Amino acid sequence: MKAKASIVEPHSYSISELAREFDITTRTIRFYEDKGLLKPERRGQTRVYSPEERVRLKLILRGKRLGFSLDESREIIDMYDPAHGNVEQLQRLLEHIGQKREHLCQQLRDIESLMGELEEAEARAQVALVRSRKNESP
Amino acid sequence: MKAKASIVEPHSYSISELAREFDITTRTIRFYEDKGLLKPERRGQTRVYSPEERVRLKLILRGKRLGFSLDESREIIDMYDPAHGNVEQLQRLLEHIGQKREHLCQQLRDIESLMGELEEAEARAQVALVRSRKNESP
DNA sequence: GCAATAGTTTACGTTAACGTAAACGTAAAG
DNA sequence: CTTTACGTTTACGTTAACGTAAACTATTGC
Repeated sequence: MKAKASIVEPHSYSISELAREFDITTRTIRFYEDKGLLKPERRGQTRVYSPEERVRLKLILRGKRLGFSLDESREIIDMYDPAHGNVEQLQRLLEHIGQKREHLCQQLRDIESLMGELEEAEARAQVALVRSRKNESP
Repeated sequence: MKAKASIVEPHSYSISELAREFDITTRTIRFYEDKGLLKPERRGQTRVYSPEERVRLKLILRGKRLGFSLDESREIIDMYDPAHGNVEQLQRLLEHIGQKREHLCQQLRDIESLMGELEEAEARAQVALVRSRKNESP
C-alpha cells in the first residue's frame, strides 16, 4: 500500500508491519502483549501500535539478544518510566538499576574473555589450515 | 574430608564439589553430561572430573550468562580443540568463529546502549528522589 | 551393625517462549 | 460474489533446561 508517501514518520504500525520489520511472527507480538509487555491500542478489534510501543518491542528484542527473560526485560522497561513512586520505591529502583549494571558488567567481562579465546582459536585454525593445504596440494 | 592439604591443585573433583563451587545442582551437571557437554571419567560407577572437565563446565556456565543455549556453548567449546580436520572443515570453523564474533559484537553494542539508558534512568530516579524527599519532610 | 552421607539410574513433572492449527470476521480486488 | 490478504480468539503442542522423587548401591563414622 506504499503509505501516503508522507514526510513524517508513520505514527502507527500494524502487527504485521512490526513482525516484518523485526523478523518475528505476529504470534510472538501477541504473546508479548499477553505477558503484559505491550499494550497497543485498538481500532475496532485490530491492534494499532504507536512508535512508543514499537520502541518497547525493540527493547524486548534487545533483551532477548542479551539472554534476558521476558520478565527481566519487563523490569528493565519499567525503569524507563517516571518512577512516580515514593522514596522507598525510588530507592528500590536505584538498587535495581545497580544490579542490572553489575549483570551487564559481568557480561562484558564474559564477552571480553570469549573474544580473546576466539582469537586464539582462529589463529590455531589458520595455522592448521596452512599445514593442511601443504599436505593436500604438495 | 579437607583433602590432603596438598600444595598442588587437586587433579580431580567430585560432582558435588563442582556443584558447590559453581552453585548449581548435581542434576544440572549430569544433565550436561547427558547432552554430551561433559565426559567425566569413572572410578567404578562414580564420576570423576579432571581440571579440564571443570574448565568445560566453566565455559558452559559463562555461555549461560551470555544467553547461549547448551548447543551454542557446545559449538564454542568445540572450537577449542585441535580442529583436526581437512581444509573444508577448517574453513567452516573459521567462518563459524567469525559468526560468533559478530554475535558478540552485537551483544557489546546492546550492552553499551543499555548501559547508557540505565545511567539516564538512574539520573532521573535520583532527581525524583530528591524531590520526593522534599515533599515528605518539609 | 547400622545410620548417615554421597553416589547412581530411571522417570515423570514443570516453566518459558513461543509454534501450529482451527474457526471466524472484514475489506479490497478481480 | 468469492478469492485473497490481513486481522482476531482459543487452544493444544513443543522444546530446552532443568526439578523432583523413587529406588538402589557403596562408604564412612560411631
